[in-house]
Parts: sequence; C-alpha cells; structure tokens
Amino acid sequence: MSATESLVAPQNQLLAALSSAERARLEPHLELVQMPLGKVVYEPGDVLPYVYFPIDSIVSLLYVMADGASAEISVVGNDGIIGIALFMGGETTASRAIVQSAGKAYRLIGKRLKDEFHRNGQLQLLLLRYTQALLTQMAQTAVCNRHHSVDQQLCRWLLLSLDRLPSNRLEMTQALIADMLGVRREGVTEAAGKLQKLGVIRYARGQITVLDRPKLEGLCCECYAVVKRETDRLLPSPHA
Amino acid sequence: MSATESLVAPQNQLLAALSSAERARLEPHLELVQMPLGKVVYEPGDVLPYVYFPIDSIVSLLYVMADGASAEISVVGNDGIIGIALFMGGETTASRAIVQSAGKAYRLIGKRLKDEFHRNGQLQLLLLRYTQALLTQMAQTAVCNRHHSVDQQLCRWLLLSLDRLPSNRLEMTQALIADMLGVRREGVTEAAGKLQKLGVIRYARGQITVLDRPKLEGLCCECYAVVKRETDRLLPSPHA
DNA sequence: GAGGCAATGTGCGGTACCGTACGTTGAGAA
DNA sequence: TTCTCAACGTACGGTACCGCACATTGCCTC
Repeated sequence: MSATESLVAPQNQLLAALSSAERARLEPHLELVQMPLGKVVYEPGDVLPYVYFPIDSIVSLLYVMADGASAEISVVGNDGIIGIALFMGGETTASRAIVQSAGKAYRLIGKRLKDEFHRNGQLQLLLLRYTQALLTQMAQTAVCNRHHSVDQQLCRWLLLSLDRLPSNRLEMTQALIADMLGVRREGVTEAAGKLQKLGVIRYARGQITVLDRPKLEGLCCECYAVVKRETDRLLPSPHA
Repeated sequence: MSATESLVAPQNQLLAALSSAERARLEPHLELVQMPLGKVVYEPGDVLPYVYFPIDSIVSLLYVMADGASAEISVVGNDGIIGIALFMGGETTASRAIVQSAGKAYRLIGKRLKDEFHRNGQLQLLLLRYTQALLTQMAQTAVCNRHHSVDQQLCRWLLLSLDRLPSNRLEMTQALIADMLGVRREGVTEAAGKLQKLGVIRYARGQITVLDRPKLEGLCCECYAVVKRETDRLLPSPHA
C-alpha cells in the first residue's frame, strides 16, 4: 500500500463535487459495496436496479460480439459512474460492465439518482459533463482501434488504468488485457515483453508494476493525452 | 428524385417529436440553411454559435489525428442534431463535423437550445435519448474498427448513410469514403468492386446507387443491426 | 516434492491491409 | 477535338496481426 493511498482517502470525484445540499440528500442512501474482480455489474439489456460510484475499483465497459470476440469501449474509475443509461433515458445499453480491478464503490438505488437528476441541479450538470467525457473516450477508442499498433494501445490502456488506481501496481493477466484490447493473448505477451525489456514495466503472473511512467507516456499514441486533457477540462479536478 | 422524396416531406425527427408548446417556442427561431458538401460545421475546440438539425443532409463526426489520419466516429442525419456539446456542458468537442451529403438543415442559436433544454421538458428527454443513441453508435464503431474487414465496414457505412437519405443514391467518391473509414482509398476500390460484381451496388465517378439492400445487409457485420435496433428503441420512429 | 494448472513464452504459416507507384477512364473545359 | 484532371483500377513487396500448436514457468495443493 503506497503512501499516497493512506494519506489521500480515495473518493468518488462526482460525489465529492456535489453541493452540500445535494450530497445531504444522497448520502443517506449511498451503500458501500465490494466490487470483486470479474463481477459483472450489468449485461446488455439489463435494467439497472442500482448505479455505482467507484471509489478505488475500476469497471470496464465491454462489448461482446455474437462470436465471442470482445472490445473495451471505455473505463470507469473514481472519476465516474456506472449506469448512465438510467439518467440518459434508455434504461439499458448494448454493452457489458465488468469489474477490471477489485475495490469498493458506493451504490445507489437507480430511482433516487433519477429523481435527483431531474431536480435540474448540480448533479445533472456534473453527470452530463461526465457523459461527454465518456463520449470522448469512446470516440478516441474507435480511432485508436483503427490506426494504432497493439504496442501503443497497451500503453494507452495501462495509463488509463493507472490514472484510476491508488498505486502503480495493477492485478491483471495478459489474457484479460487481450480481451479488453480485442487482440490475441500472444499479442499482449509480445507487447508487454517489449515494455519490460525497456524497463518501463515489470510483471509476473498477473501483477503488473509500472516503473517508468514518463517513458510509458512517450511510447503511447496521442490518444491517451487527448482523452486525459478533455476529461480534465470537463470534470472537476480531484485536488482543486 | 424518387417518389418517396416528393411524397414524404423530409423532416428532422427530433423537432417532429416535440410537443406543440415546445415547437412553438423554437420554431420562430429556426433558420433553414443549405449544407453544401464538404462544409466544416465545426472544428475541434470550436465553441458553436449554432446547433443544426439536419433535414435531408448528412453530417459526419470525424476525428483527425496529428499525422492527418482520420476516422469517422458517427453519422448524423435527420434523426439527430449537430452540437450536443452545447447542452452536455462541454461547449466544445475534440472532433470535427463535416457535411458528407449536401442538403438542408435547420439551425438554431445555441443559447436558445440551451435555454429550452434547461426547462426540463420533452426536448431534454429527447436530446438525452439521442445522445445515448450516439454513444451506442460510437461504441459499435470502435468494436467494428477492431474486428471487422473493410468489406464489412463499407457495408455498414453504406447502410448508415442510406438510412439517412431520401433515395438510394449517394454522392460520394471512394477517396472520401476511405477518409471516413480510416483506410486507404485503394481498399475502398477493392471492396466496392466486389459489391458491384455481386450486383449489390452500381457506382461511377462519385455516384453510388444501392441496387440490392437486403443483400447488402446480409454481407454486413452485426454492427449495423445493433446500432439500428438500439436507435429505433431509443428514438421516436419517423412514421409512428 | 510431485502433480496439476494457470500464466506466460515461442514459433510458424496465413492473410488482410499498408505504402507506393503507375495505368486507365471519363467528364468538362479550351 | 484535344487537353486536363479528378476518379478509379491494378500491381507488388512489406508488415502487423491472426490462428494454432506447443513448450516453459511458477504457484498451489495434496
């Protein structure tokens, strides 16, 4: 457990940015729950009973095709919320949400969120801005899938995960990363091997440690920076 | 000009679905404008003075990378609106909007849309549902870029365009399609050649005619159907 | 301390797409 | 009629990734 983790209590940034009145209305109904690795938060078409505000957990939005092939659409950590379809009005989505990194989250009955959303207050503004950030992330994922190498995409994926974790270590097998990136497991092995040879990461049996983040950013395509800049612009910064 | 085009007056479906009170508030401020092929509606970072409701024009949301490579993120026709960043709160986006098929659109001063949006009425619900449909489209684009062949993606692109046009003919050079799909022009030539040999389309110097739509749908990957089904679910159907 | 199994490594032929270079065709202008 | 140029066709070596098969490694269990 890093120094950072013990000093700065991890918190969901959307909840943290609420006015005290709004938080007072929601807080009594927030329920702290564990998010174990691999837990499916929702399947395509599921009507969500709850929305989730991750604290130190990470959830991936994944699309799984008819033939079993998959691809990650976006990542949600303590910067966001799981279940935007509820307040967007569609109730369900075509994707699956699955816990990529174990941890905790606050959960809230869907109806309460919807009620608060339609009070037209700060929560609504926050959630809409967050949704736009999500849109940017999806768009950039599409572009990255089209134009960039597996090596570059692995860097992007590592950085996106790192930003949502309290430490520089993530628990994740290469097979799972392959599912997220929508490539072969062997492709991830090769790409990760290169990064290890360069001293950027160290990994062993599902434990990845990022040793040199600046170098990682240098190897990455522009996609990470674009999403990061846009997210920072759209959302309240965590330590402001 | 097809029979369909002259009988059914093309209309923007979002505007058509408004309550009469809301439409009465907006209608006086709607301005009918021409959308010429290639017109850039906005560049990344631009704060939009207007939003646009396409009638018989099609606008592509395109992301252009630092090295000039590009990829289409989504398509907007008379089912949608250009300028969601205005009511989502971000004011700008990282993508470019460019007219892919010439035609007309209603434009509206951005502030008026924002004001109406924050009245919490039907327009807000409509726009949010439309935004979710857009999200689905972007997500599916990402998946399709990852897993499907240029042949399949061309089919998807043709179908998406066809759904937003009054006839079965589209004016589009292979070079422009290549920009949208983010592939080489030669790749489109090959894929389009196959479709022509199969009798699915006929094309010549920027004029593409779809001859056999059912066959086109058969050759397409699942991505088109997923987006279509989700869009129909989320948005009011045009002839209901 | 041997066995079992998940995680990772490696090799190899196949293929879809790329970058590049040119050739062909057709519509409109001079 | 001829010129010109945009649109489209074709060819070819290079490469990134795929699908598959199999070898290795290390943790955990018995």
